[in-house]
Amino acid sequence: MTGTAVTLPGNVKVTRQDWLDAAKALLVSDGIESVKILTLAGRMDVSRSSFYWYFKDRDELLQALLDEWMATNTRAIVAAAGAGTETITGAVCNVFKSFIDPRRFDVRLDFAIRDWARRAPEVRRVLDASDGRRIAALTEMFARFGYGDEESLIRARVLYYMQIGYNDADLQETMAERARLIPHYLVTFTGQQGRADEIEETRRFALALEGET
Amino acid sequence: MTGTAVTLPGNVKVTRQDWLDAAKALLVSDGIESVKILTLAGRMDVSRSSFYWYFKDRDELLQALLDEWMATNTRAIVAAAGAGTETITGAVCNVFKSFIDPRRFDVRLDFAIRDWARRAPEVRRVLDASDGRRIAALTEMFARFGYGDEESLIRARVLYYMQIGYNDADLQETMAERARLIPHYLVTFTGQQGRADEIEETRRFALALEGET
DNA sequence: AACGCTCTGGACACCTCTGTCCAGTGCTCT
DNA sequence: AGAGCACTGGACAGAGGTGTCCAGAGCGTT
Repeated sequence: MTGTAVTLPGNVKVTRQDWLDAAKALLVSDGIESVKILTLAGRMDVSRSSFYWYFKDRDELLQALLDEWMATNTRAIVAAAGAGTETITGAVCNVFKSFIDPRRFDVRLDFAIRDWARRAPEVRRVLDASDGRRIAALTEMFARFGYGDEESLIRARVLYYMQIGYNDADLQETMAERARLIPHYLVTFTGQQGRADEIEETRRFALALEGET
Repeated sequence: MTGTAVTLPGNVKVTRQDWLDAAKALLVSDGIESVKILTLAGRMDVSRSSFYWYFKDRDELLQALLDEWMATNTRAIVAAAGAGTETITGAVCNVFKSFIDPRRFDVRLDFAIRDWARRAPEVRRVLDASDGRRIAALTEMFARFGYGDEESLIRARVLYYMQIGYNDADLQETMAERARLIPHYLVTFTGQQGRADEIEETRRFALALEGET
């Protein structure tokens, strides 16, 4: 897929990173239980036993996958929640934007990890920690705009868990439809009307994204 | 587990329903991919091949499981959304109560089905239909209290998907904690303060439930 | 040009799960 | 008492996955 094949020294056909990339792709598209050494080897047209040169066993591969996710997953959303804005609705718009922007946040990977966590307690622990950091950032965001501590927590939860439930449901909504509904979401999440300029800016952002995909 | 063993005619050790019950228990606790004929047979202390007397193959068992769920899953929530109340906050309280009451709604089963749907397109279709009916009932609930069509839809989604995301996160909150936060949830979901009597009644209901478990 | 190092492929052993075949068991009914 | 029915257990075949062993294949170095 990437330019690995160009020229590798000696007899080498794939690198450790190639195994990781292929595993990640498979995790995202088919779930953790489909990440099989046999399948990966087949996709890369390499013998299965080559895998064991780079990894002790399947578990080591999965652990590496999890490590990679941990290093990058929470940044975007915490950054968005912390970004300075004039209004709470503008702040929620920022969070929304970070959720739909694939360059900043890989929803599908995040989702695949969430799925994996359901079956693997150690993954569950890592995910819970990430969720905690995200919810904390969102709670702090609401608090910054004058919501009480408890109300901030609840609004953070509603905002965040609703996003997860929405992804889980996998509605086949167009971006245009989603963008059109922004004002209603803002009212529900914050209890306030969004400013026209914020809404319009967010709408444009969403529609521009769709063009690229 | 149940009283099956009492006395069955002839050589019979288990019934078709026993297989189904055991399968359901395993589905709920360990996920669909753990529903293995081998495991079920082991648990019931019966030979594996006996299974094939009652079912053509594993798929038939899973289909039966899905049918059972379909027949009962959506009733409680649609009923709660449709129940007559004086206020929208009271209506949301009803929905909340139906969500936490295991006698009316089996969250864990619902969740297991949702999990299963991620890997099985035909299950996905069934689930989508159920979700659609539930969201429609909730949308209608908000509309009944004067919310606009689009706002009703969004509030229904936020209420429903937040619930799913919340379950997914599997916070280890006590019922007391959940009950304490009810007023904040009501404000966020409806934009209105809940009435003291509604809140108190719901709180009592929640705490009583915990006692039974 | 020969050696060594890194990496690969193929064979092998083993495990888990599915589904089939068939002989056999023990009530029930006549 | 004997036959029939409803159900069960054990043996077998086979698919698909994991991990190990080891004989190589080719560059890079000397």
